[in-house]
Amino acid sequence: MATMKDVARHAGVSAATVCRVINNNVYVKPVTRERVETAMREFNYQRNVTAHAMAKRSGKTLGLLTGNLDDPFFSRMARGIEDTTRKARVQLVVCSGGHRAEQEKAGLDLLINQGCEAIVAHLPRMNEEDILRYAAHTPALVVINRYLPVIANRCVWLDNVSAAQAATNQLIQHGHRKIACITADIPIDDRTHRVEGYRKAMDIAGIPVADDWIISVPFNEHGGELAAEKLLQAGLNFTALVTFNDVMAAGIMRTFHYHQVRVPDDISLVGFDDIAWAKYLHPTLTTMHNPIEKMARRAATLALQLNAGIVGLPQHNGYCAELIPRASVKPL
Amino acid sequence: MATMKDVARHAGVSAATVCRVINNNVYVKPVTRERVETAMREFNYQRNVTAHAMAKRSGKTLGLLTGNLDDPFFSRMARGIEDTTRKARVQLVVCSGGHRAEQEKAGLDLLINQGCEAIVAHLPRMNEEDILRYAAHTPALVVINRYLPVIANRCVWLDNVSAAQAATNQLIQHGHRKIACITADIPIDDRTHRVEGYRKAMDIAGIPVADDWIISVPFNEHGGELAAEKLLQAGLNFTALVTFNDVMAAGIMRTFHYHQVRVPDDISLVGFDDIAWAKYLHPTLTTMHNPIEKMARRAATLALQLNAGIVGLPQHNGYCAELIPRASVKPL
DNA sequence: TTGTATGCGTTATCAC
DNA sequence: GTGATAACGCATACAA
Repeated sequence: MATMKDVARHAGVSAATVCRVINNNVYVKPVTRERVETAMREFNYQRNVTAHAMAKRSGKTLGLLTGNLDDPFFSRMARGIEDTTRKARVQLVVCSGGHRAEQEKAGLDLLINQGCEAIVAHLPRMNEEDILRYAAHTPALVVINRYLPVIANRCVWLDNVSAAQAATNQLIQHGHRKIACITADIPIDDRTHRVEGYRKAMDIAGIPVADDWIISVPFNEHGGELAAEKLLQAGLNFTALVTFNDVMAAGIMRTFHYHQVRVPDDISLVGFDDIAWAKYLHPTLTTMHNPIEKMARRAATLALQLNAGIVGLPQHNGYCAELIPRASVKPL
Repeated sequence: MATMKDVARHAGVSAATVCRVINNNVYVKPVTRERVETAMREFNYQRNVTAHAMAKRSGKTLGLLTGNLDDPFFSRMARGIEDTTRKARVQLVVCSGGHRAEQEKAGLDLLINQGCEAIVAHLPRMNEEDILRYAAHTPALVVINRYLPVIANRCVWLDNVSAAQAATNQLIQHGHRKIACITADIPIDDRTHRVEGYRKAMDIAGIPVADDWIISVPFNEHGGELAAEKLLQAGLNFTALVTFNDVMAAGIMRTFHYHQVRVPDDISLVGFDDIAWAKYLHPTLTTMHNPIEKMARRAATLALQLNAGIVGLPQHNGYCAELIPRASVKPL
């Protein structure tokens, strides 16, 4: 790889001049500029990113701490981020937190240590105190999918309460009253808020919620299957379910189908996220559209701006989910 | 961030000694080592990765050029890579090629220019000549999902011919003869080889294949829907279909379902890839399991080894797909 | 308008 | 065993 020195020597100028040509803002005589540019082309000069980062004490990279790349929800998130970074021509460094506090910490440490200044992090498990410490230390850290009042302007989040409330209302409006809430089994804000939304909707409709109406399972396909088994064993005293996400709903549907429980004839179902294949399930899944790709783009842009020192007005980065009615809900 | 100098001053030694302590191979008196280590802890010293890469003229990063992060197949691939890099504690840099030659080039250039030496690239569209040029210039470039004889030891690929043949045979063995092949509409090796496997199986079974038995569409959900529409318009003269991938099969099933064509009663279907949700479709999809996650891990490991100068014996990195029988195929 | 000198944080090569 | 010192490739204040 040719360096600035090579180019400089060949063009009969100093390295400083080559530098000026590259960052074409400073005064440099058109003739010399031409000479340097020719030399650069001849050598196929590419500026060494490492050295550049070294001298500027800052590199052009965005770190993404995701949950798990092999999950339709996080895939869409990653795509949104990658889209933004590719267009901005900044390097995207990825690592995953695996929904475990320790791994989230290790991942964040890795990103920071590797020189990522702009970071978009999905941190469902890390405690608030730790996040704030990281945030204080890393000014261009943006938290996605979680709301922390102290650093609200660096969060991009979904209004989970309203979303879960809307999902539940959809069932209530179709005449359902015995509605169970199938949710996650780990203590994350998403869970808390969505259960809250569910309770709120039920409360307003005057439907009392017994403790065993809330069922906690892992938020993946298998968790859904587990929940369905539990419900079946308990006699299936419900006519409808709101679920934590679509993947879980798919698991539920699979087990129900296996046991000849028909959706939506025997039981209605509302999912969450609107992942790509929600409409390929049978029946197609009524769900809450989660605008995660848009949120991801916003988060990435925000992180990049923060890192560039662009402060701007404190924006509101809260997003709303939207109900997508499909075929998994039926009037009672 | 504290530097080596800070630590050195505080410990009353030179930076060189601190360096020796960090790369704890050289002789250094236990007492001084202790002093340095204490100072490091006090300052919470972290070695600057950029400077390290600069001095060593090589960084610990692996670049991944993927197709499209928001696709179940590539998600699984990304997961395999990320898993390997996280365990090896190397940075993972991602960018996507979007199945366009130009974007693949731009992505690869970006990765190389950003200092990635070890690279795993999915390059379905780039012409062979260009790939070989890149390969010559980047000794730790590994090509995934494509076989190039000249650099076979740096390729990790699937035996697409046998896989498509097995898929087709599954249908033939169930008595089908009028079998269409729904494939991709872009000139990539996967397409060529899978069509070849289809033809081979048909040939051996003595079934002539008319040109219009091979239908080319985009290899996504929409392409599947398009193919189904085409088939329906032509009168659906087939009893079975082999498809290019599961996502496409899902699209086909959706359109068929909409038009009251029953799978597998009216028509049988075999997918390809065995993506996570193949078993959540209705009916569950019979498909070829593509061990892409394992292949991704192999590719990442290989790239890292090549970069570390580990040559090893030339290994055979060809993988085979395996038939997963589910409910979308029925005897004629 | 251009060149010189210095620094960024490490590592490596010498001396001592 | 340990400490100067010179790279690595680029950016930049200061001279000229």
